Parts: sequence; structure tokens; C-alpha cells
Amino acid sequence: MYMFKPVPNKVDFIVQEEEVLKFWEDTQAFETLKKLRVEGPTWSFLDGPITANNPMGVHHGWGRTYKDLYQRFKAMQGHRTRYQNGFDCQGLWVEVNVERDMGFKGKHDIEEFGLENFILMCKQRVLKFAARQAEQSIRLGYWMNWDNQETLKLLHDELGKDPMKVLTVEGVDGPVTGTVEHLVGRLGLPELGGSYFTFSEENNYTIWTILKSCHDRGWVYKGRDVIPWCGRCGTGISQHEIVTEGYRELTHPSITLRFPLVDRPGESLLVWTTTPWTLSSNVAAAVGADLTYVKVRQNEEVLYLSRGTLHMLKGDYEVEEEILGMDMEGWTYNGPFDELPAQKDSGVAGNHIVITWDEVGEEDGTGIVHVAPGCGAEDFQLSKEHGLAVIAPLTDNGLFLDGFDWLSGMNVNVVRKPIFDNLKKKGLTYSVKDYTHRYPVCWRCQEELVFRLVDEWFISMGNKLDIPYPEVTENQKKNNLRYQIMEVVINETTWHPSFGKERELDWLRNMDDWMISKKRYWGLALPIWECSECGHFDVIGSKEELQERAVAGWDVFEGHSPHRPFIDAVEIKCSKCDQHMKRVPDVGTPWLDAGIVAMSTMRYNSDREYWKKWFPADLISESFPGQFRNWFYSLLAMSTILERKAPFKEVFTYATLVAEDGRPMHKSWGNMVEFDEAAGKMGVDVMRWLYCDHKPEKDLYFGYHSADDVRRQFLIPLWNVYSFFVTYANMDGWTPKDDMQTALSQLDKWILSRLNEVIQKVTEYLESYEPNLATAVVDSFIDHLSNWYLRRSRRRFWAETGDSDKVDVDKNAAYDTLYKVLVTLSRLLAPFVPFVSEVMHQNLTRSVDSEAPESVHHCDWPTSGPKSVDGKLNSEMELVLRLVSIGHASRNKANVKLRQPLSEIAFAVGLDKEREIVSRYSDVLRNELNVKNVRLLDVVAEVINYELKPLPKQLGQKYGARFPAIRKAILDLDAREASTRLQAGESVQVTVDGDTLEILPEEVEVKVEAKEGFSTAAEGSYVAALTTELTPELEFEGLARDFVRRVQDLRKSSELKIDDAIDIQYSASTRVSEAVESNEKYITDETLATSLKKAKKPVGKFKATYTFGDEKLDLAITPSEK
RNA sequence: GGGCCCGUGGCAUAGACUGGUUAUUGCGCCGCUCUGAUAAGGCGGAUGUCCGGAGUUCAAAUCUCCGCGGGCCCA
Repeated sequence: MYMFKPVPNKVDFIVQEEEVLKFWEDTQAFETLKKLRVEGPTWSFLDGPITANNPMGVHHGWGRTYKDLYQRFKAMQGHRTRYQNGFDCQGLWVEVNVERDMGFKGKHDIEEFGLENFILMCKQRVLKFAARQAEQSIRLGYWMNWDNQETLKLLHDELGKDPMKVLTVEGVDGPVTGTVEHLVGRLGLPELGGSYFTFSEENNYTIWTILKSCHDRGWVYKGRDVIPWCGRCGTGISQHEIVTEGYRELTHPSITLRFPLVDRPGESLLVWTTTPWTLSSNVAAAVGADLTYVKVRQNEEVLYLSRGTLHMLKGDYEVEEEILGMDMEGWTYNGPFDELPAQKDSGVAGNHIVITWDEVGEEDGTGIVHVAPGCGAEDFQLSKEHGLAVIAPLTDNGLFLDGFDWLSGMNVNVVRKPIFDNLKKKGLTYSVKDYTHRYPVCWRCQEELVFRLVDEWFISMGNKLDIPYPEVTENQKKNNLRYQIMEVVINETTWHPSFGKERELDWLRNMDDWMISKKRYWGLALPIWECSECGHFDVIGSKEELQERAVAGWDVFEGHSPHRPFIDAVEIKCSKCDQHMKRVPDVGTPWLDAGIVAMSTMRYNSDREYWKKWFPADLISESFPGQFRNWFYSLLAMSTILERKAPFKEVFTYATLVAEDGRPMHKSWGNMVEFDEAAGKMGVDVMRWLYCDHKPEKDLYFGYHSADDVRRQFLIPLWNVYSFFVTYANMDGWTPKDDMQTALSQLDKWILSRLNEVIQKVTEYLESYEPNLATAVVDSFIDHLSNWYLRRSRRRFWAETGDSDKVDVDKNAAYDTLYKVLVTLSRLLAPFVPFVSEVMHQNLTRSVDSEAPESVHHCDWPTSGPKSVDGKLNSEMELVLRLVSIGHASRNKANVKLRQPLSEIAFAVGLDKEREIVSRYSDVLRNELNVKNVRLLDVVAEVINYELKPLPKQLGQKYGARFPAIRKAILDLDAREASTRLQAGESVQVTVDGDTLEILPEEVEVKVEAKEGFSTAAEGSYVAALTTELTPELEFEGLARDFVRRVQDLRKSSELKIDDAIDIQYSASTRVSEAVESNEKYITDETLATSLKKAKKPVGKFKATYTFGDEKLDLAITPSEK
């Protein structure tokens, strides 16, 4: 019976991961962890909500890996954490998908369908994808308080049938009963547990608290402004949304047209625009006051445009006069659509005016800008400055309003052509030309945006003071949210990478007032009640306050979540005029929903003690594109409004995940990798390591090639070491003991010292939020472990037990060491690769010690004592590894394969202490390089050339500007003499500018060249000189090794067990036979042969023929009878 | 127009804060080689104006400035 479960070196990691998931579930490993840490110091992680609107992608996997990494790491360090995932539930993105599913074309279809059912479907969609994302996250190994997916599915189904049905579901401390709608609204709250959902009643009502608090300070206001608008979605698109995805490179026909001047018959202004629909609402034309304009005669007419845009004209023309823009101010002209009632009613028809504006330029157009204050933000601003009329042409669906004659009722996106035709008929068109520009589109439905004059609700950010932050006074901050937020950012937050802080501050310095309303359906019901009589508005801070003030409709609303349409029924009495106030129909931006979670999920309103314990969060982490203006901003804003405190201490951010070809992932481009597919093909340990290994601030190129690299360079080497250990430990019946062997070899001590170094560095790098540096440390350690420690220790594990006490002691030391390394690694790697580390823990630790933690994730984080890292030993081994490397290079140059033993290698090294290392490690070097003797190169007798290399780092720092002269003086020395002295550890003198200076051995590198007869390789001052002459004995030994190699090959291909004994028969050329006969003991030892017989025709169970060089070998092996 | 980040072989990257004369690693390519832990590994080779220019310095991929190009964010 084996102590450890046998570990095949080939394993299906994916199947294994699924087994681990099952193990965690069966043993309730996560629940146990929480119980174990219940008394621990708190470490508060606040999850940024994922939009529960689609299955999760591999980019979510990246972020979730970090989140899980840190929670696991902190838990192993003994911390108690909250483990609450968040789902973002409300907002346009959910609406758009439900609309699409239902085949709706716009708001009209929704209203016809009915708000009540539409809202229910939005809720259902969220529940459906929350369950899906939870399932995927669990596959990733992400330990969180996931909701019971069956419960979510049940609520989803019942919500569709009857939201008022009373149900009982399992809660944290027992069953919870309520209507389906009520239960859905209480998801994530203490009695139900699980993820927080931003559509929860708690979340919505806590936002009410905030908005009231803002209102009390006079920060909430209704603003009339021209904002980007999506006619299809029927909503304004805020500054927060329009950037990034919000622009498209589009080509539109642009038009240049005439504005005939009133007092100058036959003369016109020439004006250019890309948005002809806005001409319907033209009020003025703007010129640059200091720009030069020209009066141009062309054919029978006179045109005005700026001098720098004359190239706009087609055909011949004659410049008659030049004037400044300021001289045109006040001219009047006839607008292109003066016949429309809207133009007439506003009084501008026949009386359009020329104004000056310093933003007018000559890059595009004619230097004369058409101004339509109802159709553009800057135009609207100008109207306020110049007292211009404002004509707003569009409905919220993007249709022309009444008053626009034939245009009325037409969609703004289809009027371009008819307007062109109309203008042409009127003789106003000068030219039409395609024009390509970046044009804003709706980030959800891709419809081209227009600009529309609307009333929206804002939170005032406070004035932008044109002074640096440190000069802002306390008094100025007092009623200024902008500077209050900046204050908490500067004083209380740390950003990784550090430039994040500057970006956030930049956003805060520049952002305009926060537009919080949306003219939509599914979202936070803005708690603003407005009086239709006197226009007064009030902000309600809680459900209780609303009930108290309700004068109508409470009965309709009661029992429902605070969403449309039910909340709209509630009316309150106007505190100014006693009339009834109705809620404004707008819903809130989803960033309010996400921003409140530092309060709502930490029970700010319901359990202040709990909140104090967990607020502020120790860490938040999200991908940075977008979040500076979105989640980071809204979290900061809300926490500042309520408490004037930062909601988090550390922010860990990372860049964007793209496909392996460096482009964004797109299904149609064929470079998309779905999460489920990736998990099934590469496995999530590999995926997680790939993520952790990446420098967070760089875009990550994700794909199967890089995943393969991870598997080859990290996972398989790790697994092979583990597999090797278990295989041999089982063969030897080795069991772990409490005490480590005292007789550790140099290699053992070294790998343990390295291990401790790794523990320290991984801990440090995780704590400084540089996980990629932590993984790099591990990568290099695993390389050392696999390719050096184990390769050089293999024979120690092979050694026959009982041969001698010395062998047994050494062997035990090797087992002790490797066991310790692997057990420690399983813990150190647990937060990164939770699956493979669990497998190792179960087999290495749990199987031999039933008292050990049931899961690796219950273990304590490894620590290392201050003296556990032997820096001297580590650097010694580093030198040995370098010598090995150039030793291999010297063999390679001589073209002698490693299997062929050679008589001798001699090394030249720089310093005294290094020479000593060569002799101390000569055994290792000898074995690795397959030579009979390792020695130092005789620097007097065997060196033909010396070169001195003054080391700039040492000498430069010491002598500064004198370095070049000193360098020259050193190079002028007699190299042989100086080298001999330096290598003997003595200093040499040089004279520079009359000063005699002592040059120390460590300040000069001595490069030597070995004389003829060696095969040499060098790196820096290190030289390997190999003696390549072969004696017959050496040749025979080489052949014997060739022979062994073939036997092993045959053993392996015959699928014999490692410890199966065999009988060998062979036939071979004379030379090989002689070699075999003279190395019989070596061969039988290596191949576990009980007999080794030469035969004319070898007979055995397994046979093979080999040729190597000029030699031929027939082999037959048979497993020996036991 | 403003802020932040970045520019290193064919591709992808480390190094930059703290300057040091042979620029790291991986993928890919070529040759050799090792292996009863290894789906691997090792050694060597080809592939570099470290975006360009100027400056600081004994010394610049690294620091400063200017330019060019890209990304993110804002206007």
C-alpha cells in the first residue's frame, strides 16, 4: 500500500479541476474557511458589480482572478473577509437586450407593451444571467458567497408568473418568506445573503438618502441644456457614456450653402455644415472677430467667407475686398428655412444675425459657422451670451415637432436628402461633398446621436476654481463637492499603478456637473417630486418619508419595489402651494446604483456598527478604462457626500484584454474566446496564472498560445517534480517525519534557502500589489527546482536503500527537502492556482496527517524566518550555474556530446572567493558536465592572453569625472602582471594626473584566454577550458552510456515500471561489446539488470535495434522473475 | 487643445523610479544535445539605429527638453 496516491506524469488537468470543485462542494471547504477566520482581523474587499446581462467573458475572468487571489491570500494570512460579489442590474443595457428579445423598435413599443411587464422582464433577465455568471465564476475557482442558483432560477420563473405570490426560500439563518417581488428586492441583504444586486430595495433607498443629502445642501438642480441624445433609445447620453465606445468614423454628405444678406442684395454669407437638419433651427451665424474675411465676386453673385477657406470655392472668382470678422458683426440675413412656422413664431425669420465667436476656425468649412442653439451644446451657450432665440426642433424620439411644416413628424435621421432637395430648389445650395469625421453614436444601439434641448437633473460638482488644489481653502471646499472628493482621493487613497490617482484627479478637476437622470424605465426611480402648479421640487430620502408625505397612490405602490410604474403613482403635497406633486418620470443613471455600494452593501442605513467595521474597503479592483469617470468616481462622490471619507484605501487597476492578435475580441473576426470554452480547453489554473503573470497596466493578449506557454513553463514542470517525488517516495516507502534531517547537502540547503527567499518575495509583491512580480519569482524558482535541484539530486533518490548508512541518510535528506519544498509550494501557490495546489495538498499533506487542514485554502500563509535565507549560498549557486552554462557551451563548441565523459575541465574565475567555490562545488560540476576532473585554470602556465576591463559602475561611482583617465591608465598597465596581482587579491597602482591611486580587485574584471589545446567558452571574466582528448577508457565509458541510454529507452517504450528488474541480451560490434564488458557493473546498476548477456541473436520479451555513430546494437530485454 | 500612459529583434515582453559600457525573457526560425520526473529541458546561432533629435553626465534604453507615432481619458 502506497503512502501517497500514485501521480501519473500525464494528467488531465481539466478533469482534475472539476474533481476539486466537487471536493470543495462535498466538504463545504469555503464554509469551513469562513468559520476558521471568523475571529480574524477584518480585511474588507468591495466588489465592483458585474453587469448581469450576458454570460461572463474571459476579460471578466482576468479581474475575478485578481479578486480571488487577494481574498485567498488575505484569508491565508488569517483575515476575515466579506466575500460578497455584486451584480449590476439596472439601466439601459438591460433594457436594450429585453427590447431586442421582444423585437421592440423604441420607447413607443415599450409603453404599448406596458411598463409593469417590461420591468419584470428586466428583472428576470438579470436573475437569469446572475445565475449564469455565478456558475462560471465558480468554475474559475472564485470563492464568494454565491446565491443558490436554483433559488435564482426559481425566482426568475415565479416572477414571470406572479410577482405577488408568497414564497419561502432558504436564507442565511433559516427560511425567509415573502412575495416573489419582495424576495427579489431583498437579494444580497443579510437574511438572504449572497451577492448584492443593485436593484435591491436597500440599494435604491440608500441612493435616495444620498440625493436628499445633496438636496439639503442645494446641490440637486434641474438643468436645461443641449445634450447628446439617442432618438431610438429616447434618452440623453451623458458625458460619462459618450466617450470611448461613443464615437464612430462616419462619412456624411456635407453642404455649403448661402445665407442671403438682408441689406446687401445679391450678396450672401457662405456657410458649411455636416448636420443639415439643424438648419431648420438656425438663428445666427458666427464669425471669428479677428479672422480676415473676403468679399468674393463669382459669376453674378457676391459671397463672403474667410480668407483661409477660399479653396472651398469652385471655379473662378475675384476677391473684391477684405474685412475683419468684427466688422461683420450685426449684419442680418435670411435664414434657409424662414418659411417654417417655428422660425416665424420665434421672430428670427428675416432677422438672423451675425455674431462673433472666438472658437471659429478655418480648418473646416468657410469660417462662418451656422448657429442653432436648440441643436448644439456650444450653440446653446452662445444663445445665452448673445440673447438669441432658441428653436428646439425634435421630440424625444427624434421626430420633428409641429411647427416645421413638411418636416414635422419626420425622423431626424431621414431628412438629410429632402432638406438638400429643398435647399437646392430654393437656390441656396452652393456645393455638396462627402465628409468623414468622428461622430457620436449611441454606445448601446449604435444609432447616430443628435443634440437636443432637454431638462435633466444634475448634482452640482461645485465651481472649477482656476487654481492648483493646494491653494483651495477650507472655506472654498465647504460647499464644493469637487474639491471635497479631491481631498479624500489625495489624502486617503493609494492607486496601483500609481498614475491612476493623477487620472482620477484630472477627471475631478475638469468634470462638469453630474447628470443623473435618464428618460427611461428600468432603473432607480429618482426620488424627486415636482409640483406641476408652482414648479417647486422636493427630494425624498426614504420609503418612510415618502409614506408619511403621501397623499395619493400609496395603496398602489405598497408591496412593490421602488421601481416604475408603481412608484409613479405616489403623490405628495407641495410644501409651497399645497398642490399635489408627482414624481418626475426620469430614472437614475446606473452609476448611482454602483456608486452606492460602499454604503448600501455595508449596511450604512440598517446596521451602522457593521458599516463601521467594514468601511472603508481595504481594496477595490477593476479594469481602468472607463472606471475613473464611472465606478471609481461614483463611489468616491457618494462616500464624500455622506461622510467626506474615501470609500476605499487601495485601488488595484488593470488594462484591457484583447485577442491574441492584439485586436479587440469580436465574434465576426474569429478571434473571440468564450470563457467556458477557455476553461474547458486550457483549464482555469493555467488561465489564472496567465492573468497573474501579466503586468497589469499593459493590455493583455489572450489566447491559447500564451496559455500553452504557461502550461509548459509553469504547470508541467511543477507537476513533474511533484510526480517524481511521489513516485520515488512510494517506491521507497518514505514517510514525512516531524524533524528535518540534519545532514542536508549543499543542494538541499540551497533550495531551502531559495524557497524561503521565494516566500518572502511573493509575500512582499502581493502586499505591494505587484502579483506579476510574485509569479516571476515563482517561475524562476520552479525552473531552479526542476532543472537544477532535481536534476542534480536524481541519483540520490535512485540510490539503493540499505546500501550504507551514509546513502540512507543522504537519501532521507533529499526526501525531507523536496517534501518540504512541495508542501510549501502548495500553500504559496494556493491563491494563484487553487486547483493544482489543492491536489498537491491532499496527497502530500492530508493523506499522511488527518489532523492537517482539510483544504489547502484553510492553511496559514507560509512565512520564513529572518535567517532562513542564506544569501551567500544563493549567490554561490548562482556562480555554479553560470559555470555550468559556459561548461556546456565549451562542450558544445568542441562538438562532444554530453554522454561522452571527458577527462578534465578547468575554470578561470575572477576573485579569490570564487576560486574557492569552484573547488567546493567540484562534485556537482563534475557530474553535470560529465568530466573526470574539475580544476582551476593555471593563470600563469595556461593563459596566453589577459585583458583588463575596468568596471565603470564601481570606478565611475568612486571617481566620477576622473573615470576616463583612470580607465585609460588601467588599460595601459601590463595586463599579465596586473592580472596576476589582481587575481591574487592584491590591488594595483595607477598614476593619474600625478596622483597614485589604488585599484582594488573588485574594480577590474580580468578576462583571460586559455592557450591552445582546450575548447573554451567564456562569459565576462569566467572561462571554461575543456580538455577534449579521449582515452580508450573514456571512449568505452561513453559507449557504455550510449548502451544504457538505449536500454532505458527500450524499458520506457515497453512500459516497464521504473523499479522492474530486467534481463538483458544484446549483440553489438566489437567496440561496443568491449565497452559493455568493461563497464558491466555500471550498466547493470543503471538499468536494474539482473543479467547482461551477449548473444548472437538476442532473445527477450522486448526487442529493438539501434544505431549510434558507426555502431549497431541489437537489444532484447525481459522483466526478471521476482 | 489639455491630462495620463506608452514606443525595446518578425511577434510579444523585462529592465527605466535608483544611469554603469555585452539589453532580459518567451514564441517563432536554424544547428547540436540531454532525459526512466519532464506533453519538457540544455547549449549555440541568426534577428536590435532600445521611435527621432537635442541636452545633462566621466557614462543614457534609463534623467530633462523638443519632435514623431500609438493608447487611454478629457475638451
